Amino acid sequence: MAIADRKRRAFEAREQLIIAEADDLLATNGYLGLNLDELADRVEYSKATLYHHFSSKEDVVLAVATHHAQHRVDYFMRACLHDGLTRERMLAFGVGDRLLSLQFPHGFPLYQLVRSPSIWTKCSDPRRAQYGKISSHCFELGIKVARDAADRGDLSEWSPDPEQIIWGLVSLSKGAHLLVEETEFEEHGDPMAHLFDNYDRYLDGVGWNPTSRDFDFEAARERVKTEVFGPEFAELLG
Amino acid sequence: MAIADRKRRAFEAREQLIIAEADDLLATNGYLGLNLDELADRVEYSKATLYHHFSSKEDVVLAVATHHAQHRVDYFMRACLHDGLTRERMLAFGVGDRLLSLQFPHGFPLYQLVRSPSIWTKCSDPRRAQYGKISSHCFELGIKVARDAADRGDLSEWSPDPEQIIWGLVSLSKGAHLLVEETEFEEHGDPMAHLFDNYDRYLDGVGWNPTSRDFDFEAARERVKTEVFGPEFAELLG
DNA sequence: GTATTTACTGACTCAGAGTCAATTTTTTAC
DNA sequence: GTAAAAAATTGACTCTGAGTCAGTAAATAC
Repeated sequence: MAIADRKRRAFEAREQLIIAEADDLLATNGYLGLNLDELADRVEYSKATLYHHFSSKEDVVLAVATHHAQHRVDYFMRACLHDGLTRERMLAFGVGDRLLSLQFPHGFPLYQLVRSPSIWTKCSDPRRAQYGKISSHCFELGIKVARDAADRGDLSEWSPDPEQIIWGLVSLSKGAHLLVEETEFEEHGDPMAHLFDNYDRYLDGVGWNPTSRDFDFEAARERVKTEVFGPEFAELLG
Repeated sequence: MAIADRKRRAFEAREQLIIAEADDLLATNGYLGLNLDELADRVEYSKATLYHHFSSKEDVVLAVATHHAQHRVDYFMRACLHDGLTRERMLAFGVGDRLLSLQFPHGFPLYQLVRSPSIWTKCSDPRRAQYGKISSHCFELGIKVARDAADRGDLSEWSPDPEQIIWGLVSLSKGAHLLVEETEFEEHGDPMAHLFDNYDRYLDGVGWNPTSRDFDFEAARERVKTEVFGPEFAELLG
């Protein structure tokens, strides 16, 4: 029915509005600074109306995190299409991840936050399921590239499973993003600065050919920046 | 003065009691389930008294996290003394880390929790400084082993800095501990199960000799379990 | 135009962190 | 030993902000 449809669209639009405002509040004031009375004021609806969309404050935060995670899926899908060796395609994931952290620096703390039990347990089931699905999707896109490498013979006979390789890469990324927050390590340099090199080393270690000593992955990354994420990097640096 | 000294000791003892009870509450009910009225009841002091020890609820949580982190320093110091190749010594850190996560499973979520801005910003400066110092200490113990490897010629001429190597290992650990919480990945196996292998692969990749294909690090880990963490593993396995 | 359903909200409750003036206990002074 | 002073402790309070709900307004159906 057309009327119900129009209503659904309006409802959906309002939800996006709420998410956008919440994102803004989270970016400027952090989780602590997110206050549902203020959010209600901003979107010009009552707080009770917010509760028609979200089951709790935490549910709002998860919705914002989900919104960011959708960008990630987009970037990783584009990385998957990158034309080149399987290792170059895998490396495009790393560039996409880094790009996200530059474009939306407050997004990463959110991923970590929503997974903490204090937040996660207060979110609605549908939203948790949706977030889980998006996370899995990202993961599976990575697996796909690793499997492709196995099929093409780019992996060695002593290489681990595709799954394990992706666990390793994801861990390196998550770990680095956690560590940049820990300010007392600043004197030891920037973990982010070494992240790309650590990806390379790890992939050398798992026997994904060619290795970083046979191939210029730094140049490959520059190619990804223009060929896969051209507009985004142009805007970022422009 | 003796009286002041006795008082200080009593104060310190009560603080430890509060931390122990808070740890227990956190282990059973999580951060959300930690309620200062209940905690005050448990330790048989008023809530106002708790505020003579801690600046906020978050400060209590940080104190508990610090308590756990002290175990970590102890374990890593013992790992440092392990008699063997530098890579075996480094690997002992990984075994210690794993042991901690088995003995105190709720400790790891705490490390992550206290670093989130929502918690961190509400903690007292002295406790933040203390926690930072302990974290740095752990980090530096790792660096020491990596430097030792460099001095002994166990690293290759193309190996990265000791700092970068430790960033990588810490990231792999932190990442794996984060990922086990993300239940939707269960079908892809247990990231913890691959953690040791990922350490090995990464260290192969950075050129730390001998590599896992020239040396049986699985056996080396068994040796660490008895020689470095004998009592703890004996108790753990019953 | 009226009845009915749906959408929205103002004014509330409630939990729990954090505070403080008053009280009790301990120490010091004589 | 006793009284004054200092330190430690707490019961009862405030205050914030998440979450609720009964009542009102708007949209739709007839």
